[in-house]
Amino acid sequence: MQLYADIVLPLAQPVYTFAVPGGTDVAAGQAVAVQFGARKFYTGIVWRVHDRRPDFKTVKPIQRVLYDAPLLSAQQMALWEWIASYYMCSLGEVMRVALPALMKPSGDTEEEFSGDEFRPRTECYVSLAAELRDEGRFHEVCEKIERRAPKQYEALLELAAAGDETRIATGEVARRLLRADYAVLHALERKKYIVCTQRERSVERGGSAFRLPELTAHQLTALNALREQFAAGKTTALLQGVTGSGKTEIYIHLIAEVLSRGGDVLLLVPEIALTAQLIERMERIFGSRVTPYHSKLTNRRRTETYLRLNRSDGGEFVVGVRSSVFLPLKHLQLIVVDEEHDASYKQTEPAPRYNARDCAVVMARLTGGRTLLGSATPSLETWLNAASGKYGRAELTERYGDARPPEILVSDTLRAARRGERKAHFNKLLLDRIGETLDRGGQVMLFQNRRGFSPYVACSECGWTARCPHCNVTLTYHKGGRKLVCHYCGHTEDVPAKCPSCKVTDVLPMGFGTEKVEEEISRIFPEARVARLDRDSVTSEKAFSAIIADFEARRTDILVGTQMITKGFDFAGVSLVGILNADNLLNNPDFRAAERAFQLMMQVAGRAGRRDDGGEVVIQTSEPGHPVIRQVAAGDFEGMARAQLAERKAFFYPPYARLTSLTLRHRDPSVLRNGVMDLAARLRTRFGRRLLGPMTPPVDRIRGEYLVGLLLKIESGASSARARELLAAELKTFAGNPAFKSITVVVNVDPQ
DNA sequence: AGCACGCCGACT
DNA sequence: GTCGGCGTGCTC
Repeated sequence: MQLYADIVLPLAQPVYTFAVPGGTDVAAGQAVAVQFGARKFYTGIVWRVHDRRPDFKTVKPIQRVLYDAPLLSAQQMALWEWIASYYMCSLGEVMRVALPALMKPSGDTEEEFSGDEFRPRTECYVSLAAELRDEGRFHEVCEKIERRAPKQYEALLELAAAGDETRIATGEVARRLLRADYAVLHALERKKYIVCTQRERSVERGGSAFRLPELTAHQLTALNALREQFAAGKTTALLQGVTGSGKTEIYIHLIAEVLSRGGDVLLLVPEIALTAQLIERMERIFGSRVTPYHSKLTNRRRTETYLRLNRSDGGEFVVGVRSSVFLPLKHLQLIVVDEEHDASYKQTEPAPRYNARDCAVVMARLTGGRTLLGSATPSLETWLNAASGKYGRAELTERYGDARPPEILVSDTLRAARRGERKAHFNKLLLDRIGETLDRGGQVMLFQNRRGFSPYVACSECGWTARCPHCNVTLTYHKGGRKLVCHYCGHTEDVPAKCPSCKVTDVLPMGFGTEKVEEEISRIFPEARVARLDRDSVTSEKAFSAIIADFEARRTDILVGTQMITKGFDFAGVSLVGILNADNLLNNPDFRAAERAFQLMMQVAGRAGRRDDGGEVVIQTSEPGHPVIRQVAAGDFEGMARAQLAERKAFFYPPYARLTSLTLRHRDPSVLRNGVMDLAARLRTRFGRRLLGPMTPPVDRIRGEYLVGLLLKIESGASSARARELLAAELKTFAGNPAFKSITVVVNVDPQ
């Protein structure tokens, strides 16, 4: 009987049906090579094999099967399907993020495809010829070549010794373990004294004994609570612990338990900056058992990791960023999501716009495993789930050891300015504290949120500001090179010598970012060694490590930085942290602004005095009475959570509603307007007041295209599956309308 | 995502 | 008169 296979291709397209050639065995989850279109070869994933003949004329055959085993398990396929349906994207788009690039060869010809295919690295192994295993014969040969070919003689002795020592059954030794070079070994091979074989480079992980940290009484209580709740059937639990309370030690114990019974563990971390430190920490405990997975790995390494895990029989421990939820862990029993509130778990561009934290919860349910969500400042979604009993929970309220929580001082910027106690962007209180800290030999971190407060240039005479010609934003001023850069499209231009509008005066840099802070603080404290950590100063992984290493080794006194400095670094010497402008955190026009501001400030504050007893935090703000400022000063997470939840409930925002944002894009503003009015009207007949908009986004033009938004709010009790169904149907109708066909619609489910 | 097909501006 | 711009539609 002729069989057909529905195949997922790495495109924003539905599955396509290919014919299975007779004699070819294909199963769901397998990777295959197919020809798609007139001249294009792609890697596809077999989704379903069936015998229903499709009703189009040409059904192309599968070219061949790739890899010896399926790349996806049934659970992984179920996860892909969940993501495609929940985030409203194609399986092909999931495929693009889920599989490392090298695993998906493509090309214009079959040769090009083959050339693109992953080939495992091989290594040369050498062993003594069978004949020389006989001791007598071995000595005979040695004597024969000792004089005439001393190098070969040495190599032969070394090989015999190494083979013996490593006790490899065949006496095989990797070439890199010998000092002999290729020429010598070739000669020996020609004389048939040794045998050389090419073998796949082994990337087997180690499996040494774990060295588990001792737990405090508080940690033990939390660990036992989690164990009990997991055992009682809770699939997901929240571990809420203030900075420095030792959540990691609890992770370690849970991870060790799973590994020692042969299960797999996935530890998700927000992004690369944090990964390095945590991987090191885990390697100190679990040795070479740890498998890292992040974007800084080479493509080859990622592919090797995927394929190795795919063959593994359990006991794997992966530490990785969001895309690690797609790794083939066949015995997945535990997923730990560290800093679960972190926005970087959500991918916003391109599709699939998935949240790895939520995917982790789904994946653990699919494999019968457990998910542990850890954070000092959980997202309100998670916190409510734990408070309502849907998730299990455990808490750590005390800092590890004798470390006291930092003392938080709120400094009123307006009052300081009125009294003349403000120099540059610093209030006297902060400057005094910096001076004292430096005198004591302590280190200082200064946090300046660059986002939403970028430096720009303006004319002091007429108020003209430099704007991007393609995007509706002001250009950002970069002092290095005196350039103006658009952060949306990358457009770059020189700072004009005279104001282009009134042609009278110079344009002046306005606003301030980390660069400016660095400059000012160096001027005020000329003795201090100042460094800066932000996207501009971190040009490479190396530059990043160097800045961190210098600060860690106290070769720097003051570190100025953006969000980057807040991410989990553990610097012993930091006793003072300054938040230069809390206002721009509080005043974001976003329903999550207060939650975000609290999380960020707590995280920054947590950098102070992690090991020293008691650090200090100075928050500069013009609204010292703002509820969030008070909650931060009091370290009152629950107060913030309750206040914010009350507001969210009143205005129907998450976690009391699920949001889906729609962004429409077109170069012609009138076409766009007509389109969005049409779509909004249609959606309103379905969703009524649950649809908000059309609304103009903060940046309403990018790369020459105009943007407009719609927002769908579905209350938590309602069926979100039904809502997605209705939405998908309306979007299909809309896309089929010839008047609006050229409008791009971006759907973002659970936007951050 | 590619790529081919198809209808309007500046060139040999 | 063509070469080529990118708008539109299709790929099993």
